[in-house]
Amino acid sequence: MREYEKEYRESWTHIFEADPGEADKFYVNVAYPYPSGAMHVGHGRTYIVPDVIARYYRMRGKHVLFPMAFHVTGTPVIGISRRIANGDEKTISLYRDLYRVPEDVLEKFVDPDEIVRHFSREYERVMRHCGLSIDWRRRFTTVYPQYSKFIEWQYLHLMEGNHVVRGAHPVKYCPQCDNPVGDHDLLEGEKAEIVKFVLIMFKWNGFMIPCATLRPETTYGVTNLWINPDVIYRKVIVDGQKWILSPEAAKKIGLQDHIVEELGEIKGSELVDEKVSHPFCGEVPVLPATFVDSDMATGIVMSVPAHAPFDYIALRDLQAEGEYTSIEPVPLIVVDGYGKFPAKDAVERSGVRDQNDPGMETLTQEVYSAEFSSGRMLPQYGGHPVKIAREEFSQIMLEQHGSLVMYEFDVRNVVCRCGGDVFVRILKDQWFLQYSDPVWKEEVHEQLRDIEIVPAEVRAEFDRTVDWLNDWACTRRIGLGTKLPWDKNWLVEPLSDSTIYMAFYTIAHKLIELEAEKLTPEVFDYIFLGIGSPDNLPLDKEMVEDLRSEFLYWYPYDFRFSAKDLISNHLTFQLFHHKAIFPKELQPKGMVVFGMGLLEGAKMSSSKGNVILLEDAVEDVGADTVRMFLVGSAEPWQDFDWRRELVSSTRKQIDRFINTIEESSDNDEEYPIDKWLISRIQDHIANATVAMDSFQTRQALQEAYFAIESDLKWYRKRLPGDVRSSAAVKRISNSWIRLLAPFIPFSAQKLWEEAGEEGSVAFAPWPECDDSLVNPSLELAEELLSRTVEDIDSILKLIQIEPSCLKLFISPNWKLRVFEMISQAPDKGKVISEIMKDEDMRKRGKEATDAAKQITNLIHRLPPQVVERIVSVSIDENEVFENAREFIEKEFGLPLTIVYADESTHQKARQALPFKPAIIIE
RNA sequence: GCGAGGGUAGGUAAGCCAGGCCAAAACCGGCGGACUUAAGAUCCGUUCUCGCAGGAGUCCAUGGGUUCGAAUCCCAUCCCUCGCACCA
Repeated sequence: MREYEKEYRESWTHIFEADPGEADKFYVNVAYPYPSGAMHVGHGRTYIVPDVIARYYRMRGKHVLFPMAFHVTGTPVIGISRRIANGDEKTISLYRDLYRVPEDVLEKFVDPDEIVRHFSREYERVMRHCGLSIDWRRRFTTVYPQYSKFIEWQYLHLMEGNHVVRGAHPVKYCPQCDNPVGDHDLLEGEKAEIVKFVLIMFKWNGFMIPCATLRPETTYGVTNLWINPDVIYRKVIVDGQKWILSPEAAKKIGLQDHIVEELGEIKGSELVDEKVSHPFCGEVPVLPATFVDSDMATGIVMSVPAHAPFDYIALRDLQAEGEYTSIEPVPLIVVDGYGKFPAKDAVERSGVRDQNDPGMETLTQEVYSAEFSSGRMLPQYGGHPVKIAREEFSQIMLEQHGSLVMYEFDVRNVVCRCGGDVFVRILKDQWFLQYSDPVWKEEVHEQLRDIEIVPAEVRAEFDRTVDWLNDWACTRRIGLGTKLPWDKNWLVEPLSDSTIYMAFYTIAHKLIELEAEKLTPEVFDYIFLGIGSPDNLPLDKEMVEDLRSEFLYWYPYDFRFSAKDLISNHLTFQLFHHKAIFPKELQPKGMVVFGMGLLEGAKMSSSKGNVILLEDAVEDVGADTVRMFLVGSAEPWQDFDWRRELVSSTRKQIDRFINTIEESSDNDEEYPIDKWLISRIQDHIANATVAMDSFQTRQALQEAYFAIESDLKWYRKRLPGDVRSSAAVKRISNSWIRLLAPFIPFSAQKLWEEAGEEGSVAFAPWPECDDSLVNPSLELAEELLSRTVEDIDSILKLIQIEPSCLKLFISPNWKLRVFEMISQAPDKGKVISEIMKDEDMRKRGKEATDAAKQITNLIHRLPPQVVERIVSVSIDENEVFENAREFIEKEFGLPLTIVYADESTHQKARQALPFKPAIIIE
């Protein structure tokens, strides 16, 4: 941390507060943080990149709005506070040791509000340390009553537009907590997915025996059922119908919107050898099998030995003992690479021995996916591909054969943090945002076409996400949040309440001063949509008009920034919501998507402790260093890697910049090479500007810092003796400081003041390229000189004689004409014969054709801009070297002779080409 | 598995869309040197191989192909990152 950083951040408390004005606006915003822990450097980049952009546009003369708020709705902090209250060591250590929360504050964390209050304060403090140019007056959290009013207004409109519908929804649910649980609440089975089974109903003795399957299309091939003889099954009444289920299944079905009454018990073994029936397969026996898990689905399984390896092997084992030998697999599906009975082939090929072999799972997967992707039903079963038949059969079973749906996890052992088992439960009356609506989707697709997306490659991902999104359950029973206005039993789900808050920011500082009760839907209708009249609202007319005009000044936003992991939810959601609420002219204009962060090559993760806290980094190397590293080591959309070594070298680079500027301050010597330096700077300004316009912060820094530094290196080489600085350096300093101001605002401000400039460099104009200072012939001359110096260098390195003199042979004029002809020829293949049509050339004979070949080669090696310049700008090579005579002689410690090649008879002289003099060292 | 993106010299990374500017920018690291009592900082040189003349050879995940010419275009394979939902 540098002293002046502390000083400036105090004086920046209010200067970035933004109000509407005459100038054009530029509105950037970023996905607000959920403040449940300390920020690490990965978070830092998320906010620093938009800050650099905000600062850039401010210098471009825009009124820039860069607001910040805190997302606190949802359940995570509730879970955290509960865990802290319960004395959970892992959580306490995370907060005490990694986030370094003081003991007395930590004690208060049993109240979830305290957690967000503490960390949102910390966030603001650290963000200020980083020099973020945020208008903090607009800060709010998502539980402010005024914000809730805004959410209510939004949802009333969504309801009105038929974007919210009601339905049933399967969720992960913990009976012990009596609540739905998210993945982060799980102790085990974090990746568990809810799978939808179809229950095939077999009749037995007045009971239904439901078998759960993912493959209803195989029902024709059922040869028997499997039951675990050791399990005591339940006789139950489900929705008035008698069923047999495993005890676990009875409980599960009860959670899935069915009424289950106990009737009695029946041991699995009692059902063995009983006959059951289904219209698709007729009467089949129930057989015993140990692989049947009573905790999987219904605990009774239908057997399709032709297509299921488990079934095949279990049947084979029984038949090996001479039992049930009359049962034969019934094939239904043909699939490439397998014979009549795919399950049989797979088992025999793999060599698994019995049904308890661990290889059975993968074998099952193999057969299932082969049949699903390329299998086809036999003609007597419809002949459709399995992909299609599965849907058809499922439909028929559910509609005509009494089948029901049962949800189950794809893995065993899903356990809640409380220690209780988690089940699938159907939540009724759940509200959904109908993202599945094809009309809405199409509108979003259309809108997406007008949005600038950076980088362009992620556009495809957005379009995919729009297509892929299904209805989103947008209400919750628990957590912090806003009550659904028409159904107060529900809270708006946390991602669903954060979709158009960028509009709220535009007037947040004014709204949070008002009484929430006065923010009726009519008030918001007028402010945001211009609907209705400003008269007769709960607020003064002038106030409402003022809010409306400020909103319209800022909106729509210009760019929203976020990490790429939010594409598949938040960033796409907000497009849907903007489309549903706002008119065409207020739709988002652009989005910038970030890459992720690594730490010394490994993934950054708070829970693994593999993080550098942002505050520590700032304290350690200074805010400017952190900023410059985070935006300069990779482009925003690339992953960045925080490496200590690189970070500390960044600090040195800033030091070097400061030194250069400071040592130029009292210098007013002038030199011939000055014009070159000043000319070059124009180019870097132009390039840096282009890079910034396309959010390439890394490229911009390459131009604004490293390219200038490398020019300075050459410039200094061209200054006499030990001179390091000059009036020209002082002159470019002013631009250079401003070029770097968005990146390293603290150091830039310090240098700005030292240079005697008034006010804040943050509001100084961004440098502009002055074309009148660009001097192409001088740049070309220096290019020629430096290339020649390089050539001389490499020759000196190779030769072993002690050099005593240096001769340069200047290419004759006719070769330059050849150069011009070749460089402008549309067809390089024919150019030589074209050249030889020239009288003057023809008389030179072989010398001319040789030169043409060499020149063609040379042109290929030179950068096109240089070739273009050589042709368009004429420089006198003799004069260039004559002017640099002193420099060259000093550089190599050799006397220099300059000769026109055509005046020499030296063998080498003939090698002289335009822009490549022949060199002799003797 | 599915969807999206990516693999370039010791590391980060530019170049790829619009094929010859490419042995391939820039930064970091390594090595050598200058300065210094020393270290750091700074500066100079060097960092694929070969070469006593500015050059040549091999190279851009792997294997094929297109082309006079491929890091760049096409196909296949392998590997990595992100997302796959009710969670911020």
